[in-house]
Amino acid sequence: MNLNKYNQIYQSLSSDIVEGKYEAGEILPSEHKLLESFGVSRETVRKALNLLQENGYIQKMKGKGSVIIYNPSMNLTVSHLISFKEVQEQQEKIYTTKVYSLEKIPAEECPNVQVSLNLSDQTPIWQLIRQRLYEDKTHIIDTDYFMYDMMPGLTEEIAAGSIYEYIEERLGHKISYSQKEITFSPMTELDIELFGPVQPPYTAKVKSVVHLSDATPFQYNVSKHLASEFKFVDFSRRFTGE
Amino acid sequence: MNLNKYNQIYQSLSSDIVEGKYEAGEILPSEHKLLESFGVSRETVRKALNLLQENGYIQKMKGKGSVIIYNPSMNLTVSHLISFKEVQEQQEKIYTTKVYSLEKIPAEECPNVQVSLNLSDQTPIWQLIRQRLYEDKTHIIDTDYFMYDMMPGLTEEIAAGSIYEYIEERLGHKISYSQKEITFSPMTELDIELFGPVQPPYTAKVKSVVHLSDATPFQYNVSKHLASEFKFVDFSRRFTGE
DNA sequence: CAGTGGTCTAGACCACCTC
DNA sequence: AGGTGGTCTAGACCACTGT
Repeated sequence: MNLNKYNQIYQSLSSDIVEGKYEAGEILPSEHKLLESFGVSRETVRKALNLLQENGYIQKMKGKGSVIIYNPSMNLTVSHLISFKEVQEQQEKIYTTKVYSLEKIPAEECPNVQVSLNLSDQTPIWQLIRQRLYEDKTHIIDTDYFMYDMMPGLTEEIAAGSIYEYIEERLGHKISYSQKEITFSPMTELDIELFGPVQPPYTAKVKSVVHLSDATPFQYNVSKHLASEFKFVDFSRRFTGE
Repeated sequence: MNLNKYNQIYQSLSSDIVEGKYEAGEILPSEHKLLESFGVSRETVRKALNLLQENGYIQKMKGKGSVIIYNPSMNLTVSHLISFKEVQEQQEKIYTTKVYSLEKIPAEECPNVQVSLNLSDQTPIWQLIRQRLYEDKTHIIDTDYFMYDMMPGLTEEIAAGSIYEYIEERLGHKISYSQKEITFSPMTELDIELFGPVQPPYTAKVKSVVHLSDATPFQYNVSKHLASEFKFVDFSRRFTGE
């Protein structure tokens, strides 16, 4: 997959950087050298370099070149949309996923969800509650809502694995973008039941609405973390233009 | 400023969207129509459209067109690097800034800062602590560290206004990117002194290292918010490529 | 001055969607 | 078939950086 050239160049250069072939502070070969070695036009190299810059690998400087700014110590959760399973693989921490409940309910029971996913009262939706455990202790509680009609074949077994994998590979949908919201909120009774008695009785709550590439909102997710353990890392640029 | 064409087109289209000339769900004119009406080449229009997509205004769809996905209700703090003053202007909430302290100290007194800004022991740095007040109540405590040599003329008056404005307009530096980290932590004694006794005694701590466009780290900032009031909004895409 | 990245163009071919 | 966006090219001119 991803057969286009600039993506291949991006992959190639980003893995070189991650593997340490270039170190922070070094200058990447110039665009001219890169277009020669990859045998492509300049704009194609530039697309790859722009991706590297947007994702925090390099900083381009007019007249000088592209400096590597990637630092292995910076967590690579660059505020991108990745599934829990992917985060886990990056961090090499092994969590267990336990399905607490999977139910089919009418949309009207969750007004927030109904509004965000733009559904009528009686539209059936899945409500899925999962615990993420590390050494038998719950660290994250994930509550998801999906349109039932979009995935009538959902089972507890699938939910225990990667839902994203199921949606993208089995159902062939493309996940595209999301809006997240991070807040700090007091634990509910269910939170206390699943997390156990911890201090402070607060969670870091990450609410997100995930959209497919045709812009339909299809997932409403609430991910609650133990507040004391939560950390969100983000790489951002001042102006996307210029 | 920003004299290039694709930025002008981006500005033009994004303000049209924000002002409601196009509503969520509508389709933007096709690239062909846009290149005619703006009198530019296709790649130039496409650069503007890519900016709109990256910033969460539109979703492009092959074969169909560019759908407006911008929703005025979604907070426009799209995880970009903007100064406190800019956030304030967007939100139309009027905070007062009060300088609590401005001191020149050697870097070794703050090991975290020293490492992040890459300084030797004796390098002098500014330590600036500011309160952001709304109706006489402190809502945010900003602690900043800057290299002293980069801005020897810093005064409390300047610090009470916009430091970014000072750096960009007066000193002519370009602020480029930052790495943020959001955590929730118990209040320190200083926090309690400035925030007063609030429940829960926790803050949302946003730590960031800000870099100039030549990749030098120049600011270390810790922004503490009352946890119960904190909300971070983020727009993100799954793959930056494709 | 030569080398770097930034912008812009005109044209080509492709894949996708709708009619 | 005709319209849409996605990729790619070859070449041009500019602004910035170093020597």
